Amino acid sequence: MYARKIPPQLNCGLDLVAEVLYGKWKIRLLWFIHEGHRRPGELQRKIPDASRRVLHMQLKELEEHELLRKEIFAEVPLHVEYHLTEFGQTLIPLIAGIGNWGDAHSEQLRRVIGKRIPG
Amino acid sequence: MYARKIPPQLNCGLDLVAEVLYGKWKIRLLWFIHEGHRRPGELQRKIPDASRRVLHMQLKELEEHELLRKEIFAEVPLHVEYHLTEFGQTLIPLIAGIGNWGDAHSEQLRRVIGKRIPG
DNA sequence: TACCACAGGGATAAATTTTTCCCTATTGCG
DNA sequence: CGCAATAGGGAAAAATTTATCCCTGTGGTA
Repeated sequence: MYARKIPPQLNCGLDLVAEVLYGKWKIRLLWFIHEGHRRPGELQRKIPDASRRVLHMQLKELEEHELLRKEIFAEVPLHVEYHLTEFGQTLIPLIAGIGNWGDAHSEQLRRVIGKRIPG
Repeated sequence: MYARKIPPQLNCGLDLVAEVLYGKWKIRLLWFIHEGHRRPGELQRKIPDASRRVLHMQLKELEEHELLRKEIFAEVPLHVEYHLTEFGQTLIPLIAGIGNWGDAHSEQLRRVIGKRIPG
């Protein structure tokens, strides 16, 4: 990975959450896994804008942070499944809340985002 | 600012939220402003780890995204206040939820974060 | 005048994250 | 064998974000 030069500050709950969720695709990964898309290849197809590499890295971090559990099926063909841990599950209502907020305000959000990204 | 080379994807609610909240200090800024710390200098003192510059930039983006409203007091001495807009207020319960989750699981979070940041 | 606090921008460097490209390894199939 | 799909890592480049440094400008105060 990349060895941080500036240590993160972990003062409050928000800092701690940021430390485990602040990655471009992490919340989407958790959400799609919660929806039942458990295999890496499947997740790559769900999130085609992300590079394959970074999805692997973020899945690994989520696993190290014990939000996901990795299960390796040494069958033929080999495959891998990620599942939410009990800890990870507790995050789902929050992610659902965020997604719902975004959906509920999508018109307004698209408008204000559009102010900065013309075209 | 920085002109993006890769346009953001705005497919679902989560993408839209990311577009307005994905900045290292944005959630903290919204939270501290909600707590009544409305002036830029005050926010800088609350978040000493952030550079003065980036706080200004993120405040400006939050304002452009209509989550904050900026009020300039042309008094002596000059001062500025940021307030949550009505739209911004609707985000507060979500932020509170995230912070509470972090606080509630802070022991576990510190442990799993510590796995990656020894010392 | 010199210095303080306030708010904030430009230019550039540094840090960090994400992408791109290419490699490993297993097993099945033609 | 050659090639498919599976999962995943190393190295380096590119993109993006954040930090650092120095500047503007106002008005109060010593």
